[in-house]
Amino acid sequence: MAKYNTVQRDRLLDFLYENKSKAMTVAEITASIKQSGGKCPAESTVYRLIKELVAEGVVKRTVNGIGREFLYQLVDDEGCKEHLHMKCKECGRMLHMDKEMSEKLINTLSEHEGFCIDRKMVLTGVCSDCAKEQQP
Amino acid sequence: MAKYNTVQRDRLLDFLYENKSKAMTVAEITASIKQSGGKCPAESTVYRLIKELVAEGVVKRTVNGIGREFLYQLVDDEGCKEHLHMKCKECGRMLHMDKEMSEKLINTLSEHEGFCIDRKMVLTGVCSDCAKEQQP
DNA sequence: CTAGTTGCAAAGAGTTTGCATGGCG
DNA sequence: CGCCATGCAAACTCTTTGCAACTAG
Repeated sequence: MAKYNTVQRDRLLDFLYENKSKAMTVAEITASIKQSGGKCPAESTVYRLIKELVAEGVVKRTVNGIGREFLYQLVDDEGCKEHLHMKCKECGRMLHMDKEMSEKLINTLSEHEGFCIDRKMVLTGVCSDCAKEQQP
Repeated sequence: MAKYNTVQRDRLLDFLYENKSKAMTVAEITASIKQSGGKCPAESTVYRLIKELVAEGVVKRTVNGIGREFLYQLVDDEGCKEHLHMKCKECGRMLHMDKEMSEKLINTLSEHEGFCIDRKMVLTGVCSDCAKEQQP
C-alpha cells in the first residue's frame, strides 16, 4: 500500500506532524489543510490515507465524547511501556508503578477475570503523601 | 413526558430489567423483544423511550468500542460498591470484578505502592470474549 | 373525546466504497 | 504506459425527526 508519493499524502502527514499535540476529526483535518491553501485531499482520500496510517500504527484513532465521530492523532509514545501509571486525584502527580507489580497485576487480572487490561490506562486514586496529609 | 402507560413501554422496561447485567444496542434490544413474541416497539420508539429513560437517569448510555453505536443499560448502583469495574474497549460492556479479586488488588496496591485506588474508577482493557474474537 | 404515543419513512451525520479519471514512477 | 491513488457521488450504518394514525385515560 501507498506505493506512490502523492501531494495529498505529503500534506496530510505534514499537517499531522504539525498538530501532533491534538486529536482531530477528518472534517477538521481537511478544513485546516484547505485553509492553508494549495492542493488539499478530499475527505474520502483523508479517510483512506489515515486508515492506512492507523493500520501501520503511525496514527491512533479514538472516539470522541459524543460518540459520533473519530479523532485521529499521530502516535507519539516513548518509554513507560513496561509499567502502569497511577494519577493522584489530590496532587495530580503521575506515579509510575513498579514494573514487577504491574506485571503481577496484569497477569492476575488476565488469569482470574479474563480481562486484558490496557497498559496505557491510568489508575486514579490517592497517593501515600496525600493520604498522610488527610489523616495526620 | 410519558404520561400514558403503553404496552411498548412496559415491554421495554421489563426487558431492560431482565437484562440489567448487560449493555445492549437498540438493535439488539428490539430484536430480542421481538423474538420473545407479542407486541414489540419499533426501533424509533425504543430510541424515543430510552432517550427519556436516560434523561430521567433510569438508564445509562455508553459508546461501544467501535464507536459506531450506543449501548444502553439499566442503572444499578446497588451492590456495585464492593467491587471494581472494567470496561471493554472493544464491545463497550462494563464488567464487574470479583469481590475478592477487587479487595486483593486494592490491598496489594496500597501495601506495595502506597496508592489508595479510587473504588469508583473503571479499568479499561479487552474482555475475554473480544480477545477470543481477535485470535480465532 | 383529545392529547400523548407509535410506526413508518425520510432526513441527518459520519464513514466507507465503486468507478472513471488522473498522475507517479 | 501500467497501475496506484484521487475525487466525486452514491451507499451504508446508526440515530433522529416529521407526520398521520392510533390509543390510553
